[in-house]
Amino acid sequence: MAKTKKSKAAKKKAVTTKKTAPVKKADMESTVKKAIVSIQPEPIKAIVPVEAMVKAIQPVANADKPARDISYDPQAIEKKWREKWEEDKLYRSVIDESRPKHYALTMLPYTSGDLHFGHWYPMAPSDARARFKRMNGYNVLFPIGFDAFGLPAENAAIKRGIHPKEWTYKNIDNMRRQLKGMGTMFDWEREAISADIEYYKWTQWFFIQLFKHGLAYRKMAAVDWCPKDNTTLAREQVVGENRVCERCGTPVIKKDLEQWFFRSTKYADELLRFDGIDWPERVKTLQTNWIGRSEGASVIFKTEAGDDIEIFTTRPDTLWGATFMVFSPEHPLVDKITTPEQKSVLDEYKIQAARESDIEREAVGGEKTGVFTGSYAINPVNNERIPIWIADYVLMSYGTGAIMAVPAHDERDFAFAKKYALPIVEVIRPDGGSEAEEDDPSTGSGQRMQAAYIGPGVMVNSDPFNGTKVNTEKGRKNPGIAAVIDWLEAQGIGKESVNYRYRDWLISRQRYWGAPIPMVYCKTHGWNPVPEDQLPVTLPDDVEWKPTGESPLKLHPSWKNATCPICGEPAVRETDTMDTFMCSSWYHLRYLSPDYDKGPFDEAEYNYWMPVDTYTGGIEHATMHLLYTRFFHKAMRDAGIVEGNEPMMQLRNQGIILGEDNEKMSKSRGNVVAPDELVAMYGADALRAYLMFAYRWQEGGLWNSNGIEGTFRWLRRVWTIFTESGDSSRRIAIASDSPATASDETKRTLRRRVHQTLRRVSGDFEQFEFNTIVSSLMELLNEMYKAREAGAAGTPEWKEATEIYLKMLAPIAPHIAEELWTNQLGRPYSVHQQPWPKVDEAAAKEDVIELPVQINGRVRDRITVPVEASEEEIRSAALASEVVQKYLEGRQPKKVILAHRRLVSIVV
RNA sequence: GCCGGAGUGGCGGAAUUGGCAGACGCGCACGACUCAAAAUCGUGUUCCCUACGGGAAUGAGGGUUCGAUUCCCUCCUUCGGCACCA
Repeated sequence: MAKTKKSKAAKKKAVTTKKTAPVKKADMESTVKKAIVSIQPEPIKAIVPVEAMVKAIQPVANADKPARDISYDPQAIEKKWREKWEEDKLYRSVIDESRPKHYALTMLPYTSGDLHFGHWYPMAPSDARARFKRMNGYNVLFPIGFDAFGLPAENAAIKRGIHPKEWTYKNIDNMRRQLKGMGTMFDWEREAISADIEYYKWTQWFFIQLFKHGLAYRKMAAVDWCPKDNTTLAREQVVGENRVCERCGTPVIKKDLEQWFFRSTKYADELLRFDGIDWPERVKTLQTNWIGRSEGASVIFKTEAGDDIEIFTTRPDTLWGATFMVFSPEHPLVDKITTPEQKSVLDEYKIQAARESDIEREAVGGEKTGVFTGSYAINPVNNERIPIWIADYVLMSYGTGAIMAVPAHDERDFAFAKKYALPIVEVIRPDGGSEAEEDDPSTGSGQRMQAAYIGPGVMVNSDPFNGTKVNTEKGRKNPGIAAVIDWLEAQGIGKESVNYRYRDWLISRQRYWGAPIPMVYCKTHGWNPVPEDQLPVTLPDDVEWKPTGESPLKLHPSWKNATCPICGEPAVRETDTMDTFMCSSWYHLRYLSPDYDKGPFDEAEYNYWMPVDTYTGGIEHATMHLLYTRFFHKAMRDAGIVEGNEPMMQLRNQGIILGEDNEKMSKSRGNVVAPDELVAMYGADALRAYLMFAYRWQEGGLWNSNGIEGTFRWLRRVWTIFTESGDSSRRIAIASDSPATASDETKRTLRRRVHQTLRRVSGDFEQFEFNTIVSSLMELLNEMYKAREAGAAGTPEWKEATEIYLKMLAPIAPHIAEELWTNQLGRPYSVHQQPWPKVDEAAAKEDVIELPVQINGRVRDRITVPVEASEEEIRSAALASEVVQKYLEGRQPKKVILAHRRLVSIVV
């Protein structure tokens, strides 16, 4: 596709260069394209002077008709109005008990340097919707800030040799300017930056609250380590089947380290419930799968020496079929139970398993390997003596690190048993299966089984449960499993149990650019939090922040020296910093009162604004930020700091805008389109409208720079109809005393279209259907051109149409709407403070309805009847139609169906 | 393998949730204006045929229905997530 376009453009270019045209559009286009698509490490600069490009695409006022002022110059009006709005504090949000509040939140940007479509695409429609809500009488809070700590800032700073702080704050200045250029209604007085001392002081304070409530703890564990970024990562930040670092794509390795964790798993069950919140099913599913709840039972097996071996199983109904046990190579009992003659084989296997990365393990193609320990366990349900093996398909990180193996009814155990010739005992027989069928490979038992059977059936070889029916339900919903669990509990050898894939949140980072963890270690008193009145623990500027593999703060000569808050003796600070996702777990609270210094937020502001009513942002955060912030809120609720069970009531995710090459936009791929260039050419209004119009917002898609011409033309046509309304110039748009030449029918139709559009647009804003909002407004404009042609200009209906039109346009294209409202219509400033118009249902109603008439499922004719026509009248009108009579050929119709007064269907 | 999105003209997409498939826009073609170009305005634009008429078509095939892009079944493609989870 790209190829074809290129060659077309090249052809065009060849043609135009032959002639000596003063303005060569093809030339200009290709130059611009080059400018915005090429690989540019620095913020992209225009190759062609911006003014020249803008002039080139502006319609030049025709010298013959000086009265016609049709030059829509977005650059001029956009800048003018933004300055005016800022000066007037038009978007300042303050508590107002007399109005309902609406907290609209869009995910805060990371301070990566440039605002790109990844920012515009969610923000522009979110801004439009926030404006819509405001016009609908809500006191809207729509704040913005910056996620300023973290690895990317530090890595970029290292690459450029400047301090992360300097790099970050420079980027913030640039991004703030760009954000303002979008024409958003952000309340800049509520801006919050996570790297500000006043901000991270409270991030640290929250850490201490978590610690005090037993939700922050330090433990030695095998953790994920990114060898490129030189830091540990949370489980959520290791992605993909190759288990790579979420930030840099490097495969992670396991390291045994003592780290700080948040006890997020305590909330696993509550995080699975989404009661009372309106979140997309997709996000709920992702989070549910991530938490990975499994119901089953824990059962205590014993070694022959009498040690307990706890295992977890989702299939306690198959306990009688456990013919061996498998331990993870790292299981603590392994050394103890290994017999002397097996020791050397086992040690070798363990070393090999430890050396192999997860990828290499998988590369074997699922082939299972293992080694016999030489020891045996006793199966508590039937006292069978069964061998204990170790194998790396059993993970220490899930369950107890030991499993009972039931080869007859588990595929992995089956493969393992076949490979090492271990016994296979059938304990679930398929419905209808019998002894006689035992030779049938699919239902037979013993070594004749060809595959594990995992379907429903009847328990066999399982005294005292023989004959018990088992289905495929999980947990207690399965009667067979429920019966076995009850029995296990009565026998005292097991109990109902639940396991999760979800892990506690590892928050230590061995990096400089983050909020220091406010903990101090004393030889006598261990780890204690820095007293709250001594916060913040300030991040020092004079640190060798370049990577060494050690935490940079550790290398500072004096920073880590502290005193123990208990005894006052010398102690050392924690030198790790916090995961930046901790900073972003509470930013929506800092927006409430960014300058407040008596706490993380002002309670009065909290009580008025929280919870967040509408949250918009990317789905890529489903199992990271969106899960962290829910955990954080619930933990702080239990600490008595916040209220309610959920922080964000409604969530909507936009899709991703990919580069023209179907790849995610990134500088390294060279497929980044810079919004600044398009703003310079078409204005922020056209770009906002284009981003709303071009895609289903939830889906996203491939970027296409050409399409913006369409929304730009639309806005220019809007401009034209408001500024050029015939002989009597601009007054005609609002005048009601001009001679109205339009027929009643024209005026009636105009009003109908206006109110129908208003109804549609209002509903679509609520539903986040942004593309049809713009298309409806385009359609209405086309109708207005027709109405003007028919002499509607100057009528009261025209006046109403123009006013409603600009109000509907205001959230989408705020600048042009303001200019036309205030300066062309001469209506009171500002259009953004106008109430949203009300639908006049009577006006929106149709006088007549046109119904298609189907004969045997095919549309053959259309009839027009008055809206108030009875069903009987519609039927006879349909049958009276000449076309219908022709098709009937004198026969009587079998059936005449009138569907919702929308269609007549005749069956012959 | 499991879970979840999505498949509609050359392209982005619409279709009041079972009722006229292709709104709106891009692109393209032709026309008007122009010495000419750009811009603008107008007309046309799913495909096929023997063309003022008729037929086919919403990833493929089947089903329910007077009627299916929409509901059900079986596949296919594609995107995302999880994955030796016991």
